[in-house]
Amino acid sequence: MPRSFFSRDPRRVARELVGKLLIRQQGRKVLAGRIVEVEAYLGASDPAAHAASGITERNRVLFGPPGHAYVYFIYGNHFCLNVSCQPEDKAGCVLIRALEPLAGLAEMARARGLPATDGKVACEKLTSGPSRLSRAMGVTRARDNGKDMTTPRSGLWLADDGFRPRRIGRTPRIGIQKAAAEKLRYLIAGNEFVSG
DNA sequence: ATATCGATTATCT
DNA sequence: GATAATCGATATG
Repeated sequence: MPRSFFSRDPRRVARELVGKLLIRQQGRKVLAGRIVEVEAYLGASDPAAHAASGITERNRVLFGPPGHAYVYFIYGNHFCLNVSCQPEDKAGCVLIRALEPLAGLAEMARARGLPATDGKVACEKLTSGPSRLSRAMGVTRARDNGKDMTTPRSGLWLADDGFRPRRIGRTPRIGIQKAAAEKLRYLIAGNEFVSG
């Protein structure tokens, strides 16, 4: 996806990111999944956003150019992956919450510590949830924070394979305290890999 | 099927 | 010193 795609209102980016691909490549190994659930965070004006209280060491990627990975650590265990969007001063982003795994399922299961059986693994548990998908894709803050997600050269990027979701649903965001009523969670309606 | 709870630590106040 | 954009385990109907 080109930089211009991310240089827009996070709500717009979020809605259009649903159905796109998240791809990780390291050496010969390729992991890929279709994005089936995201949330928009609106930046300085959004009380629920990490950018709300201004720039810090943790969130500084949000105040940089659009299309870059913002990875944060939470609850003592978990990493979550966002992509920065909008012009820098707005500091918006989109949280990637769930994938439909497409390539590298065995590798993902291994990364998740799930029984890497042949054929059908516990698929729905693999990449449904922001920390689960980060774990499955090997995303960490140390490795990936700040990466440019508009180019394969970063090894972690977003792509359009032409797929268009039949219907996109919208609900309130999950797990937040402030601005909890805003419907800023976007998902493929009826998709079995959506979390929650 | 839904509800509740503990884990565990970087980050911010 | 308190908190957190979660997960997995356990308990209960």
